[in-house]
Amino acid sequence: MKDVVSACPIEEAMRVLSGRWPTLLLYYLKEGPKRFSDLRRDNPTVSHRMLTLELRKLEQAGIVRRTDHPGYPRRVDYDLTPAGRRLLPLIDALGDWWEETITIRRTPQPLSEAA
Amino acid sequence: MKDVVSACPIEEAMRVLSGRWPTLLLYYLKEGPKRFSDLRRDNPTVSHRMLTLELRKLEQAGIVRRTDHPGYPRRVDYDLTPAGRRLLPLIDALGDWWEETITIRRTPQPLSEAA
DNA sequence: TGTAAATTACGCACATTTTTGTAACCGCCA
DNA sequence: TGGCGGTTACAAAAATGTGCGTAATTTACA
Repeated sequence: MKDVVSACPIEEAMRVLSGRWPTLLLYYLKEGPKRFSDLRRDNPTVSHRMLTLELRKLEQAGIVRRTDHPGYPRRVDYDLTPAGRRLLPLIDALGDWWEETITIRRTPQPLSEAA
Repeated sequence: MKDVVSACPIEEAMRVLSGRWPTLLLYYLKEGPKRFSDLRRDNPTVSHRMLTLELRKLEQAGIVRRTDHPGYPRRVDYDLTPAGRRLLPLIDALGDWWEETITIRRTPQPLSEAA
């Protein structure tokens, strides 16, 4: 991800949210604070490296907050910041939109204008 | 992009919208039908190849409609399907969300819960 | 009384995979 | 000849996975 400076907020937002993991992590963090290993269990196909990288990215973007509790067994948890929580409805809306378009694709019908 | 089958609509939607170009193309197509060369002019940094690939992807996803008008100077144009148009407000909302979080980051303030 | 193992959340180096760019070529038309 | 809208082969760059190492502390065990 090149550090291209852009004036376009959509482009900036997509730089953070693009890819397979960011929205999925947000989705799981919706349930409340989670530990690193919880998130790996939630999504078994993410590698530990990717998970740290993505979490750092989300942290830097102000979407996720990382808390490192000192002590044993080591314990770090991640939860959504207010900004992250404000993002949730948008992500859900995206899911709804997709389901809608899928349904339409499955239902033979002329593509009519609904301007 | 591996052809992973997923039950999650958010993941599916992001498979189409991830990356630098999809949302930008949607943004420019908002203005109405555009030709290939128009889109290249709108966004001078997209390569010829990427533009075709991304347009094909959006077409397959049912977001963009390609129309090849036969005749004199060749003319192909792309415009949003109804599904694509339904996506526009979500993309705008994403831009707004980003501007909001940026503003917050610029305004020193305690991270308070706004559950 | 040691000491080795297990746990958690990583970091690092290296390898592989995927994405993207470059440049050349094509058919169509004027 | 030149522009439009591509495609294809090849190369560069970026993303992602793999496996090993680490710190701190408790437990297991001999």
